[in-house]
Amino acid sequence: MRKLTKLLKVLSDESRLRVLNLLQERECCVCEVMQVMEISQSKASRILSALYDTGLLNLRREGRWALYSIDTDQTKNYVNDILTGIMRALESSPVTKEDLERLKKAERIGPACVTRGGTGCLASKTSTAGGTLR
Amino acid sequence: MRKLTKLLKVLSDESRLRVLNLLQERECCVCEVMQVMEISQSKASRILSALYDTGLLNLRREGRWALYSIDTDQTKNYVNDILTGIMRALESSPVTKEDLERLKKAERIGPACVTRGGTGCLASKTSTAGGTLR
DNA sequence: AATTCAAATGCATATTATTGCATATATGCA
DNA sequence: TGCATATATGCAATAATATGCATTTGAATT
Repeated sequence: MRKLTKLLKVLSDESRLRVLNLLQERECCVCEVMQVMEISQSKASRILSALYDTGLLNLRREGRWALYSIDTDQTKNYVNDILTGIMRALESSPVTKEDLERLKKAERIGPACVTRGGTGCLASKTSTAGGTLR
Repeated sequence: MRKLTKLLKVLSDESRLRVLNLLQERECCVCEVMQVMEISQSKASRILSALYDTGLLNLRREGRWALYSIDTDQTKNYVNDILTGIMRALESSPVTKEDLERLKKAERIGPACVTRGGTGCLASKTSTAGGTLR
């Protein structure tokens, strides 16, 4: 019961569902999520951690990069039921479609740079981490 | 998207899921929910209101009683998917089984009396509403 | 109209969640 | 070993949520 309510709580947030939708498309690292959703590094990291903690995601390390993906072979049937419903609901959502478009342009360029419309580097001069978005 | 996250948030709470499970069995009034779950009148009322607000429940008035039931003909398919997963998860939960047992003994006796083990009346002397449980 | 009673709600408080900022951790490379 | 870099996290401020108590609402009965 506790696991179920925890799962539902994690899933009851727009940002986290948007990330889940991204991962439905393909494996992502933290900085790609930052770019697509235009959020801070710490926020992106926490969203992925939260999803990971419920057992929804796999984590694969590749050098410095942490690559998260959806754990498709869920042993729990009920989790698949819930995810199916969520994904069905997201199909009719414009935001998630736009996210997938932005995902095509996202690159593994680290957290310091966030491409907006594909152009600029918005890194602060004094700090490399802890962005200033949202 | 907003409707979806709101739905998931409402469902991400143990008490509310337990009530949903009760309603899966049969239509209930506020005071029956109080009895089964041993919670205050205001809490029971608010749980039912929250579920009702997301469109999960029907409300039927019968005299003074407010009878809530699950709205089975959900137009949204995704809601059914999610509910299916939740109910499947609840099957393995001892609490919900116990709730159903207590539901058999629950009566429409108003909010002032809460039968615990089928015996006592715990109404405060000065107040008829706003119980003192939990 | 006044009373009774089931349910709903305003308010205050307590608990929990979110998030930016700064820093820590950990990995690869020179 | 030391530096650069991608991610994680402690802390603090803010926001959201939950809940008890007291009161209100609204329907039924007298």
